[in-house]
Amino acid sequence: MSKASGRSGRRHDHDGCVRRAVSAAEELCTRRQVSLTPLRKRVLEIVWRGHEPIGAYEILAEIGKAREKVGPPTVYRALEFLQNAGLVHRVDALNAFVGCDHPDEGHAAQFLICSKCRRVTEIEDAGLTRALRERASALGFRFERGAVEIKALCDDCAVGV
Amino acid sequence: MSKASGRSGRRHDHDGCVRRAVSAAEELCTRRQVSLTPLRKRVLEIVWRGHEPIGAYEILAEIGKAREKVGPPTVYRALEFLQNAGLVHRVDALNAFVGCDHPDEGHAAQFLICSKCRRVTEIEDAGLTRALRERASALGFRFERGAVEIKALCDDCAVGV
DNA sequence: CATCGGAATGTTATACTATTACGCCCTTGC
DNA sequence: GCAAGGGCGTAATAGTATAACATTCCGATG
Repeated sequence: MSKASGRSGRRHDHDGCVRRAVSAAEELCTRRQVSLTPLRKRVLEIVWRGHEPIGAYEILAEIGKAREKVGPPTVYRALEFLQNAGLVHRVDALNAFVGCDHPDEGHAAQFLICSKCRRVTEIEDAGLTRALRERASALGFRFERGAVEIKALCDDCAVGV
Repeated sequence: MSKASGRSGRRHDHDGCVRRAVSAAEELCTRRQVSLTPLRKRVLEIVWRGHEPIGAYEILAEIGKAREKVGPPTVYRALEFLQNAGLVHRVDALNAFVGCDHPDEGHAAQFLICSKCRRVTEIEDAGLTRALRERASALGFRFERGAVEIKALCDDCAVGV
């Protein structure tokens, strides 16, 4: 299952993207008085560098290229920190992690995932967020820092079906 | 992570529940000319017996109690069949499986999952389904046999936060 | 200065989840 | 009979995640 990072046509300034995410993270961590250590920052960069969800062991390999090898717990701990800070989401359907644009409260990440080819698209839909929030709260759930994964068939995969 | 199957107060006729699910499955498989073998039926029963999502290896253990031991592939194959038939959903957030009430097309299972304690509640919300379907189709996704997982904090876990 | 304590990371081993690859048996249709 | 395919058994292994313990660093405190 290789990452088809060239799949989408849109090319954007990815370095800028990463830099922006990291400096926002630095600002946020300073404000909250938690420390964005070099390791954590490195993991955040790696997560942002590809625009697609990335597996923990891929991150591990990436770090291993430049540093002494580290073990899985090191990466998982960094990811846990980043998730708690709202800087990263875990995509359960892919066992993978992806950067979050809006580490601020009240945002719910929404992912559309093709059940067949695993392609992922992020949604940003206020109406949907509102609907989900209402429904959730009616059932005794609070939605801060929530995440939604929607599994469906993408058009490409639906062709011959 | 043990299954707190006694958590919810509501007691209902579970045997009846299982029986109904199985006979609906039989009917469906006959109609579609696929075979609900004894093993597959057994897995389906086990999935339905607890009302909560159950892990593949738990199913494995359950089968092992009554039969000669079988290996993981046996269980995963049965689960794959049941998923394709729409009789079972996989809950990615839990690496677990749960029976589906509506194996018919067009239904989208929706699960609310507490990010902290992993408690699960199934939602049935036509409006939400419609909103999701619209949004998905606008982005090139078809929603048949879809599933939605919503991760949020349940009230119990939100108390001290 | 000494040292205590906590946070972060390193290290080893292991648990848990899932799949690959191969072989057997049985049924169905020729 | 026997070829073909479906379903299952079995062994090995891949992929994902965590437990448990050791180490290092650094700031606070006496």
